[in-house]
Amino acid sequence: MPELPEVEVSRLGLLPYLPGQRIIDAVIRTPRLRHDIPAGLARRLAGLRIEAILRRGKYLLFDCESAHGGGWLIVHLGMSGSLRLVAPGSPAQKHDHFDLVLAHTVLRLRDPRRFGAILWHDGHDVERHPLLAVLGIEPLTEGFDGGWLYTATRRRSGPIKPLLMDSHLVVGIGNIYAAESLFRAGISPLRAANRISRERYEKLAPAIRTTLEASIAAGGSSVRDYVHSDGGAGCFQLSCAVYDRSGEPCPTCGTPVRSIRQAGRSTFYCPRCQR
DNA sequence: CGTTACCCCTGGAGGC
DNA sequence: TGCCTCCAGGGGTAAC
Repeated sequence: MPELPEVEVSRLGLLPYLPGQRIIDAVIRTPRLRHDIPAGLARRLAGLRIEAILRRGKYLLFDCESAHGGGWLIVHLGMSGSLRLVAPGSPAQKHDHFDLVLAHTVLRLRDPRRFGAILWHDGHDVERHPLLAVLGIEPLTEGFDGGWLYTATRRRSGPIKPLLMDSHLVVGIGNIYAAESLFRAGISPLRAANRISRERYEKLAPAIRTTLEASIAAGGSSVRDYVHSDGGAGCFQLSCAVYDRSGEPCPTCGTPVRSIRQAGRSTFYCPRCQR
């Protein structure tokens, strides 16, 4: 489920409720997710207060502070994770792995496939956490543009689509938005990254930005007292042009959308519009 | 160093 | 109804 827009929508949904709240406790029902939940995390969290919620790539970062020093609770939703705010004492259901118990509410992580993660980083400089330190550029920041992409791909001879999904280069672009962005830019997912002109990267960067921002805008309106954008309705409120539309007509030219596999993931594209 | 394969895990869909 | 296979929005790690 979550790519950058869904994580950002989760963050925006939590912002009105969590900052300022005191952490009472944490409940760990499943110690082993993508990474082991740090031992002693509940004791470390108790008494801290959530000051802010940030996002880096697909990681949610909860700034937890006290007079005696604090740290960061780091949450990744993996493929199937979601966060909800539930009433204190609300019974946990299947796949509810982690609770952050606050004074007036409980932040609950549900993740059937357990590819998500709950991490902790002591101190203020969360960017130095090993999993965050290696992340690439944020696609919604000013520095991300066609020139940046062009420069960053000069030694990359592999196809552009798996590269767009590489968080060490640029964060937040998952399988859906990689396909949709390339469609919007008219670039074939198979094209070698270092054989795409600067001019075409000048189209791709805004295509990525627009695709992500439109999705955030569409998801942000539907969330209120709980945070979850599951919905199941394919690509959320926005319909996808090519993703998961194998054989259907391209919305631009009518050519059947083609489906292939790249680096173990399915790719959808229009063989006529995308070169 | 760049690129790919594999693996972690559960659940839903579709074939038989 | 059951059983099988395949597929799924991520990403760390090992191997080439």
